[in-house]
Amino acid sequence: MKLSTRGEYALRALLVLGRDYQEDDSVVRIQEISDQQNIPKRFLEQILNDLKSARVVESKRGVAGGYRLARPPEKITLAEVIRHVEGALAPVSCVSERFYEKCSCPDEARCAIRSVMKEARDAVVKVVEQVTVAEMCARARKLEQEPVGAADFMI
Amino acid sequence: MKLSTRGEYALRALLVLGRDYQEDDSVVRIQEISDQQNIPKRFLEQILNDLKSARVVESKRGVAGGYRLARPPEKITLAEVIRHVEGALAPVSCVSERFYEKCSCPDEARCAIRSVMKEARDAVVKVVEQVTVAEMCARARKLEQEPVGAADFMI
DNA sequence: ACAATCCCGACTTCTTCGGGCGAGATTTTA
DNA sequence: TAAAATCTCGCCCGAAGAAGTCGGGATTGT
Repeated sequence: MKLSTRGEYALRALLVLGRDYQEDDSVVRIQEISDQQNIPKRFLEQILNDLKSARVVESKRGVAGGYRLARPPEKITLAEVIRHVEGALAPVSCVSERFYEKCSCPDEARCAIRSVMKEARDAVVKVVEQVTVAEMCARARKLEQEPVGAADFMI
Repeated sequence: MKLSTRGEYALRALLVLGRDYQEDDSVVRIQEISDQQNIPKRFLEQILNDLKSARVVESKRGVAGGYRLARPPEKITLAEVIRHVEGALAPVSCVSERFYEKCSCPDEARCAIRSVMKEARDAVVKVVEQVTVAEMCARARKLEQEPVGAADFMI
């Protein structure tokens, strides 16, 4: 039930890009992201490239190059991102909408485990499909303003 | 965000044991479970042993030996089982209650990703903590009674 | 031209997953 | 008491994936 490091890094990178997002085509250097979020640069490169193929970010090459969101942050959901870098959100693939695979149980339509897992899937999908990069950035801003201890109460 | 084969097998085995559960100490042979659920016997052995150490099942040795639930099926939640065989339910360990690990982000209390992941965690925990083995068996019985196609509407 | 930056694929290293195997302990039954 | 069925325990294994690393190439601004 876990997010890989890769997935976490992807979200962290998008948090940075979301914060710096502007309508003009200003970009953020990969080094900058790597520094801010403490992510191995070479690894981050791969991840951003991957996000590029999903049209979540876009890049500019050359000396003043870097990355930026390919769309406004309100238009990028965490579900989309996680699905692309991690695959299915469902705990078992036989309840996944876009990564469906038949499982080995004798009768899928009457599998009780499947019915529970479907609920679990829906629960998590509901969360990550609702939250956009913009929302995540808003939370970050809010959390930064608060005094240190206070944050724990609202999580 | 996925359950391993191991975890799925564990649930499937408990489904069988739950269905056959009686107050007296009747047991189910491992071979029986393996056949019903189509799980490699040797592998299932490991898994049941593991569940035994969690006091979810208990065993009887010898010629009329086998496994049974260590408690009534209403007293075993899926959360407990999954936590034992898979580890944390949380998508990142920094939001896990019982498998907490510090993550690499600079300020955990103010991490926006963390706050989202916490919501996701709570959502899935709510599901699997509510559902017991008994409930799962009840669903199985219900699904078995229904006509084939109908099941999909209620999932 | 040159330096900074992204681009891309191959490679490595480590761990985990999904099992298999053999030998031993325990219990029932003939 | 011997045999047979069953669980017990630990070691081993191959394949796959995770988390990076690396080298070199392509672009672009100055």
